[in-house]
Amino acid sequence: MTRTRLTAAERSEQLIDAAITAFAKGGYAGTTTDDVARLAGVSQPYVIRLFGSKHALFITVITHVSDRIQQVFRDAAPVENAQLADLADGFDRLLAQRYLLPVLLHGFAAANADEEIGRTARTCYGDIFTLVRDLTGASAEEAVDFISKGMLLTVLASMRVIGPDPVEQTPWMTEMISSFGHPDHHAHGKDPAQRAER
Amino acid sequence: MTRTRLTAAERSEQLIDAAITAFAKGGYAGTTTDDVARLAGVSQPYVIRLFGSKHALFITVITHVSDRIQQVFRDAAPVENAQLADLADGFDRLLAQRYLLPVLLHGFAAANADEEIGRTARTCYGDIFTLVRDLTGASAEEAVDFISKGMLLTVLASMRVIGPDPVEQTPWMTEMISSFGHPDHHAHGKDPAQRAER
DNA sequence: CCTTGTTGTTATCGACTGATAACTTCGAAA
DNA sequence: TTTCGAAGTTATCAGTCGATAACAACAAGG
Repeated sequence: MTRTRLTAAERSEQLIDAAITAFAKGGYAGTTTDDVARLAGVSQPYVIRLFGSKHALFITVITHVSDRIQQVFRDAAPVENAQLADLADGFDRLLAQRYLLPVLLHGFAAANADEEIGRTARTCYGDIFTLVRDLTGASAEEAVDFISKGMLLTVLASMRVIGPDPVEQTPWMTEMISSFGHPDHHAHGKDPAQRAER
Repeated sequence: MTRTRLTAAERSEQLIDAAITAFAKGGYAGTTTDDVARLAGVSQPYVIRLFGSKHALFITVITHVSDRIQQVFRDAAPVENAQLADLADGFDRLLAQRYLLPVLLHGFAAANADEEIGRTARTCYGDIFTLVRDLTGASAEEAVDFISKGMLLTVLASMRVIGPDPVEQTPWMTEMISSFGHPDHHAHGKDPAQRAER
């Protein structure tokens, strides 16, 4: 019997992973608790029992995703007073995880509809911004520029312009992608080097 | 009698405005056709009859919003070969319209769930990016930087960090907001040579 | 006045969904 | 082996939603 019982903590963890996948696709309103349950191989009422409600599950997922993103940035800044360029490598790792950034985007978008989701989303966003500043000692302007680029990447990932299994590229996509990774030094002309992904 | 009959075209236009408001809050899945109908003061089945389906209405709304955004940018660029700084004023006008940018964000987020919505969202995004380049003659890097900032503003607007009726400001919000509006001219700043390069 | 096309409504349905309740099964300790 | 708390399921419901169908009301031309 491969089917073993897990503790509530283990099952919750597994359900959160399933929920990240599900919510990344459908968002809060567009995902059913049964979607999550099926992904994890349990029954739908059990999801409700472990998290109380779909709403509480979503809040948990958003917070969890934010924590994982912050951890990626910490790992990407090995030394004190790291540079923003070091953190930029973290984005590659975030994009490699197909569902992390899209689920966060859904959290931002859903902030409109629900006050508690809104508070959670704002807190997560502030935490990430603050972490970037603390890790690098970058100025507010530089950090905002960094976060802006991250936001663009997040949207592009949600639209599958970049990331695993992307759509067929159109001219503006290749142009936009190729001009990434040149944050400041566009002094030395155009350099169509293969900087598409790591 | 304030209640007058409208032509199908007029009613559709009015319904699109209502749908922008409704979809901006709930997104595609989180908004009912009855929400839209009530906002416009008509019955729910009539919405379906005019647009065919909720899905078709959403596609129409996204496209319409993209057109309006492009028009704002065109109006903000009075002369040929305008500068990006000119277009930046357009963002203020976009933010003043409480629902335009959030509804577009919902379109991007929903691109994951539906193939046709995805295609529409990508097309709209490419059109806006291309328009910015055409209006200003900016390099790809500059345009990407501009669009990135716009994406950040869109998310901040969705979370009501900026825009009409914002939430109570926390330190990271004020810091982030105050460091906007310095897109290029940080040459006369404190440490122009201390910039990290990739 | 009456006919006719368009605008708009009411009635209704089938499918879906989150949540509750009650029941069952496992596994480890006693 | 028996016990018992935790893990997990089936059954079910009350509310919701998009869509269809049938009907009604209005306005304008003949």
